[in-house]
Amino acid sequence: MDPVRSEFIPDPSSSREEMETLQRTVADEAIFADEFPFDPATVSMANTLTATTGDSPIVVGIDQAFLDERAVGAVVALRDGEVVERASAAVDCEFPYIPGLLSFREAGAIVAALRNLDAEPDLAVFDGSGRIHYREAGLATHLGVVFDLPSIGVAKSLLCGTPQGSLDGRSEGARVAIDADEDVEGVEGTIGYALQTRQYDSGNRHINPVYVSPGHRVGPETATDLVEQLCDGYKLPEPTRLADSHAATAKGEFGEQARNDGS
DNA sequence: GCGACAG
DNA sequence: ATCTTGTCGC
Repeated sequence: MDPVRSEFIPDPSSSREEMETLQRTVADEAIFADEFPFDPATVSMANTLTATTGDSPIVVGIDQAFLDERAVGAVVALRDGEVVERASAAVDCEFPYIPGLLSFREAGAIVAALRNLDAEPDLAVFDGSGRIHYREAGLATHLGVVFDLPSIGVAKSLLCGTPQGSLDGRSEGARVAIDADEDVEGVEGTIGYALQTRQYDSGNRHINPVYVSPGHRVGPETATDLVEQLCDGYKLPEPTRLADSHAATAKGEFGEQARNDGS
């Protein structure tokens, strides 16, 4: 697939001021409410070949891996829990990791990988934040707008915002609203949810929740519902887990390729 | 100056 | 994210 708003593709060579301005522009373009054509109830990991009437939405999981000075973007497309396509791409790293500016480091490889994808996704699940961001323009939001694709951000830790309740030891399925705080520019109210996707039945140790936030064209509640539906016994949703492992194998292949070219 | 900080 | 063995607890 190709970008719809290529003028918004993060440019690693721009100034920090320009980067932040672009993020505010992207946030203005983003829609943090349900505005997509498919029925969210039809998104699942159950590939019940019989129960499904018509076409289920295609969900893509997107993740990254790094190799020396290169970033590897990986995409795995799923329909009813079945992998229908995988794509990847490696590009040179042109920008360091800076909290709040992750898109400028990772977007290049992700855009390249998505360009290599033949399938036409209905929903994208990113590894990182969406609206839970200083300028409401985390990776999931930024790329969701660039491709005008409904998207969701799933992060393993919280960038900003304040949980409206205790997060530790919650039982499976529990969700705690994350509200905007002074770190989030010009916003108030719920910008995402901490979702307990998995929990030990009992014992001393507990599992941390994941932080779900709207990327583009999805509201916080639906985004959380969708992530829950995409989980299958593990802390992270399947699209993310599959993209993660695909990124690892792709990294190995690109590394091997580089090794051959150099000797 | 100190603390916080997606991947 | 990445460098890494064993190990404690589900």
